[in-house]
Amino acid sequence: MLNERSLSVAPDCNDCPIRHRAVCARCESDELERLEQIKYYRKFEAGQSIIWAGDRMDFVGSVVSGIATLSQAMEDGRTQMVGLLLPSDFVGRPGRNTAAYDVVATTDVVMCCFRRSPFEDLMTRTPHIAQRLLEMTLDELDAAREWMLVLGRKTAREKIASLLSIIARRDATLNKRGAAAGPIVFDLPLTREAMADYLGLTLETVSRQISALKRDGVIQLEGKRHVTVPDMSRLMDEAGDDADGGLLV
Amino acid sequence: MLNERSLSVAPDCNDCPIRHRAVCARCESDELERLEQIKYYRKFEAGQSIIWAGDRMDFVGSVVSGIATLSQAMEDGRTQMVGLLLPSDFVGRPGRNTAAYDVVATTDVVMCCFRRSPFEDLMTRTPHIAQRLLEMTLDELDAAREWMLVLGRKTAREKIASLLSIIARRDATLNKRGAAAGPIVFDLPLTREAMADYLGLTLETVSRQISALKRDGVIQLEGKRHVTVPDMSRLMDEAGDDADGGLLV
DNA sequence: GCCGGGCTTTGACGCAGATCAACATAAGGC
DNA sequence: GCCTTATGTTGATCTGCGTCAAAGCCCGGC
Repeated sequence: MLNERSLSVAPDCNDCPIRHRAVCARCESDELERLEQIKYYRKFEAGQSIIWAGDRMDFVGSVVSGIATLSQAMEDGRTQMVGLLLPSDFVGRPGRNTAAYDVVATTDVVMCCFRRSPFEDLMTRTPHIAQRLLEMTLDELDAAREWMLVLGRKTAREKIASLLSIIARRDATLNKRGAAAGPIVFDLPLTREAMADYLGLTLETVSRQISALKRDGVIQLEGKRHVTVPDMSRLMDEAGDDADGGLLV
Repeated sequence: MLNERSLSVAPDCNDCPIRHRAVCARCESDELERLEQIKYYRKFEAGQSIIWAGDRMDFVGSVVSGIATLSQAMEDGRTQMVGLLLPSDFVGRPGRNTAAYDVVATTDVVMCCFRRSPFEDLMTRTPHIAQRLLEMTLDELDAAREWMLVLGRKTAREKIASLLSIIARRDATLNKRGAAAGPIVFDLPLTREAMADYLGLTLETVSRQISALKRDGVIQLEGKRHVTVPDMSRLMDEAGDDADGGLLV
């Protein structure tokens, strides 16, 4: 049986994150085979809508590369982002056939998809898939609740610092860099408007607060998107989090 | 095999909501039996803390009666509620041994608990339990995301109307009343301060907005807590939701 | 080169909701 | 009865962020 530690020895597992990261890290090889038979890839361009809320949704899948956002809108246009999909994140809900949120590709995106009903069949037959999905969903729930604190109780400056912390952290884990001491460097994958939608702010406020953090030396900016964080603990301080405690995104 | 429709014919299933509402509506009877063997009840008084964030957490369970809240706090005291636990709601996370949030009994509460490790063992052996928990967790995730829109983008008045809608709706389903036309009546289970913590407001603003909704005839108040909603669709209008669309709490 | 359209920054001003403060009401305890 | 404490209401004032507006930057097309 495979487990997360032994993945590197399963050579043909590397082209599809679904298998080893998202869904079935612990599946028997014949289960992997069945997953393999129903999977397919889809590509989306930056800015393209992947799913509209309310649409019929006949697949589930996970992000292979690129970044997508998950958001909901009120009739008058107010928009709140409710999730940020990075590589290995899962989209779709077994047992529901319409999408609850808009999913938009922020950069070029490749997704690994499974038609929903065969996937559901497979899930009922292979307990590990349901357990892995449960684990992932609980992580997402924790992340959502962390965001509720950000949205409900933090100031604009703290919100921006929180977002930067999270992006820095996720970027570090994606690139396999540990919690290296010293400056942290990354590119913002979102426009000011997308950040505003994530944080419940306006794009003007986002811009002003980023300028303020730059002026105060908390971050350095090169161009509009390239960020250097000279002192990560300073940034987390600005975010209002206890130093080690955890943003779980 | 039992299913949700056949529960009423399983006479000894009625004293523990875990079995038929929360965890294992579709379990074989011997699985029910094993759940039965590891379950126990705990009672809490109104105002009492059930769990502190960071505590060791050696059980999972579900609310049998009463109302509890799930919240997180910053060091400076700012508090955000991230969940409202009504009867049949599940608490605890298989696979994690410390609590992530404070859980507080708002009214007197009875919980049905299972020690964590035997519950986890049972879960790996009985796929339906993991699948049922996945379903419940996905519902909670939807509710959390719905709440992110409320926190991030709604005005104080809309926030209050949203909360009242949700309480009215959950109260109706708990009491098996359908979507009866005509006035809806319920008691607020939360103090003004708890509502403020739920909505990311101050208690003064909560009080003022409730007074405003009363002045404008959207609700009627008897005492501080007893609410009558003469026209539910008017209330949902005030909440800024499309009439049928869904607050999923 | 010039032009046009995203994206971003910055300024001026106004308002929704926070803050500070006083008072009202109701429930226990004695 | 009175006093205390928890809870809720209302008013006056302050402020952080939204709104409106103008201009800068950068890239891609022609």
